[in-house]
Amino acid sequence: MPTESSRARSMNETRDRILDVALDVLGENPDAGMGDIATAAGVVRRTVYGHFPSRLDLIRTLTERAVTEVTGVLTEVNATDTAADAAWVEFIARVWPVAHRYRVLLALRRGEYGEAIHGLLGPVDELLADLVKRGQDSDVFAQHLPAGILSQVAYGVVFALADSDRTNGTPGARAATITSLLMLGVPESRAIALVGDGS
Amino acid sequence: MPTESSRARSMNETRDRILDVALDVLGENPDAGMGDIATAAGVVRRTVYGHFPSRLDLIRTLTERAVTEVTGVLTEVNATDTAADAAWVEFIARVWPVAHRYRVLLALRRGEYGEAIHGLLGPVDELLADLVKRGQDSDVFAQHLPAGILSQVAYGVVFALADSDRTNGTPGARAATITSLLMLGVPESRAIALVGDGS
DNA sequence: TTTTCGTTGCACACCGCTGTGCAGCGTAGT
DNA sequence: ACTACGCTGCACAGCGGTGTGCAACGAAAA
Repeated sequence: MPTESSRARSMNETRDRILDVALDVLGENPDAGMGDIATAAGVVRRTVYGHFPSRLDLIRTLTERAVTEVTGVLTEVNATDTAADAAWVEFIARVWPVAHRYRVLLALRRGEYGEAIHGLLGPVDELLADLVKRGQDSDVFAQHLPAGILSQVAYGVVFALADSDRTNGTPGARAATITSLLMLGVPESRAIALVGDGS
Repeated sequence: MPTESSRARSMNETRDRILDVALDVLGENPDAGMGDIATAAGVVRRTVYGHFPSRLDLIRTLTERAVTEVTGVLTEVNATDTAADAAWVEFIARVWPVAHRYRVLLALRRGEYGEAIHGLLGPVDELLADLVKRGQDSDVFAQHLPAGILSQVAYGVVFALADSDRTNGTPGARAATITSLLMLGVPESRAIALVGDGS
């Protein structure tokens, strides 16, 4: 039976706290070191290495978490038989807080760990491309770009706006959703109808 | 008169070669060191420091170059009395090769030199926001986002597509222009008319 | 009580990059 | 011929981050 001893529980707590804090710290500054993360988690650097043998392990674990959460939302949304644009709106709405939390991964995709992250993010990219492809095939989305690239750019914009939401609170999820719909080729009137007129 | 001695000329040549090569190398890998740049320029690391006292100086010079080129195009385009969307199309067309060359600056905006670059890029941001604002005021562009943010995101996408043009030759300038027009709120039919139907 | 073990605090080696100093070399300018 | 000077090649110090080793502490487990 999966009954945890008190020791194991407190170990998982610190481990989880490190992961959570790492997301914050790295979100603030992607170049933050293990020391910064440790301090922010109220722990010594050595302890972090006790849980994650290397920095790459930490990043990888973070990425795996993100992939799990996003694919969860994405498969659910993709399973429905609603129109592709409506599915996209629902996806953005549900993934928004997640995207905001894991925004650091977008920055980390370039440089050192880019390859590892990119590899793990593969499933997400595929599901996303599938959704966009479906929209293109049903003439809901425009076809000025291949589905693979269009999906990347569109959710890249959503991430970017989720990111700028940190410094500059102006845009918000609604504006980001509209923007992504527009670049997917959805007419403005339809886009506004989909996200609600803001009332 | 600005007649250069042979020595001064060859000095400027190496200096320019370093700058050009730095753009290539950093474009390939924004974390490349002074050593990589020097080697690629067929020069010793020490020589690079002879021309640019610090890495920051190099980056700054690169940025200044970019700002000069982009503002040149942007002011010309902005000066015309054409519609904002047509002006945008012309801007992208003319700035495309430049954006592709200086794509590294977008990556370098996050991290260490971000502040310096951001400062130098100020004028560009302003001119860009002006153009978008003009479009919004004349109901050519949508207003789901404030001009400052919308302009940033739109030309961010153009840069990103110019970047992906390196690995993946598919999109091209035309597709990037259409995408940016769409997210600016220009209807698809109008966008296609503006960039030409590809014939 | 005795053992186990996560955590601590320190030590250390290693690495890569930045920036500097300096002697020497070759060539363009005088 | 002599000087000036950009480039070279090397050495060196410094910095900041990573990853490891180890003795010691304290609390949960046996």
